[in-house]
Amino acid sequence: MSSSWLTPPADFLSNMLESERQTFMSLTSKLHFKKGDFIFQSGDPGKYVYVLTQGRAKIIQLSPVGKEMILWFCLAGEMFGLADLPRGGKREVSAQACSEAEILAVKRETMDQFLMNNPNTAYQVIELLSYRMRVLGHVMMNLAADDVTSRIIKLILRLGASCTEGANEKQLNYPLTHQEMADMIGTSRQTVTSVLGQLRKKGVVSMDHHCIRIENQVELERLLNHVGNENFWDSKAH
Amino acid sequence: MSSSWLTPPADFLSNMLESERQTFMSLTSKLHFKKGDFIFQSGDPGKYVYVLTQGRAKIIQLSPVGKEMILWFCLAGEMFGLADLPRGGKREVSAQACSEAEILAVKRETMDQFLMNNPNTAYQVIELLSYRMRVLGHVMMNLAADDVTSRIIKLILRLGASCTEGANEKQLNYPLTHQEMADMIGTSRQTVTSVLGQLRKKGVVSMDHHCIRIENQVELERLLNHVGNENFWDSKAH
DNA sequence: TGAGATCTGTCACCTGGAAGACATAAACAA
DNA sequence: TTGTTTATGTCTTCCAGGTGACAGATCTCA
Repeated sequence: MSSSWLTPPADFLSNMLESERQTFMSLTSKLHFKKGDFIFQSGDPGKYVYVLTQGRAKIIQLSPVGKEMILWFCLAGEMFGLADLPRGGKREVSAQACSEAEILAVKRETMDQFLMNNPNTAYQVIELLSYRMRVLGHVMMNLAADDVTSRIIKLILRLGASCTEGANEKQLNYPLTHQEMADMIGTSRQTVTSVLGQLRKKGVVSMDHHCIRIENQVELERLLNHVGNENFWDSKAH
Repeated sequence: MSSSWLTPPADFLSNMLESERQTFMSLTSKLHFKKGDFIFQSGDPGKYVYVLTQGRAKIIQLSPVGKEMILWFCLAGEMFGLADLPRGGKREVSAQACSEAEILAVKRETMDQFLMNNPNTAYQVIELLSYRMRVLGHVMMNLAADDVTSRIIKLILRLGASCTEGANEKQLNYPLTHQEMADMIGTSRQTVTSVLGQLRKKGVVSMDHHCIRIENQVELERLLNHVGNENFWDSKAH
């Protein structure tokens, strides 16, 4: 599980050359959002591109029937709102603040212009999009081929990969509800509750005020290969 | 269903400026593949980026347990093999020729260099990746929220969108097996066979030597909203 | 400090569709 | 032509997990 595809590219802003960053910053205006606010919604004309400087946001794809799927979370430093915008079209997804958030906004045309003049940054954007594509590819595979237990375990491992604590024990520094997890892997809230309960019983994960804590990553990965075995859920860890 | 996200950006090569294209072509070498050949496979070091000039190829994500999911098909003119490559890592997906194919290959570093020097092309790459991301987003939503019948109908509409014939009747100009369709929407071959059978019975689609033909697009779209109704499958079209 | 509102935990019921099996039917090759 | 491979059509069996319902636990904010 030393999967390099899980590792996100470093911070968007800090990847810019110093000169570029200064120019870029001068093109942006700073916005503030409260928890739950939408930064943009599906159907909006989408005139801006954003960079999250403080807080956390989620990018949501919603189906015609109203069900929503969380495509990914944006953490501080990430750019978003560029790819979900077909040339001249409307937003395909929504972005919602998960906490107080501070966000830089740039006009789409300004951004395009900037990218044309700053190939280094354009290249960073390509890397970022590439990363997200890889993740989506895996999540899709996941969705199509794995049972719910595997999906949840993989989700936890995936989320854990972007936090840098100990290799065998780590805690996500942001809260997630069962509903949100369900929306990330296409299952129901109840099923998440129950599977998480079992993982907790096995002692591989725990929850601390809605923050997932991986107690034993090695064991968690090992479990992945044994889902579906006879009496899988009966045995304690080890 | 006049969805702009379905419309792929035009051909990669022809989107380049004339001068860029000449330079680009001089950096490539031409390769040939037979039907079924792998252009690259998951795990390869991935030293090249490719542009398909003739034929058709599929990009496949495979799961640890061997199940495969088709992420998308590449048609003539498309670039591929850039995003699936984490910096310094190995390929995450595989690419397989669906027919005789003629392909241009460029060394990854050469490509990176080229993009740095040709921001216009870099921008085209961003647009292409953006487009693919949007499609993946929809497919994921699809996968997570819709039943198999809806998934199949949407798949057919999606594929139909990139062919330019009449609005209400059109035929894909490449063959697809039921297995391939199943692999695109995460279902089983048998289910595809049966649903397609029913759609045919309703007269909205037909198959001509493995090529899907949409007989009545309007009705097909209308069906989408009625899947799951009482006696859905009993009634004839209209 | 108490009344919503929002989460979590559990259960029982029911169904979509995966999986296996097998009988054609095309496509291909020699 | 005939054997071989690859795709389609159909049926039956079975269970993972969606859904609804409800009881407690937490949170939040007047």
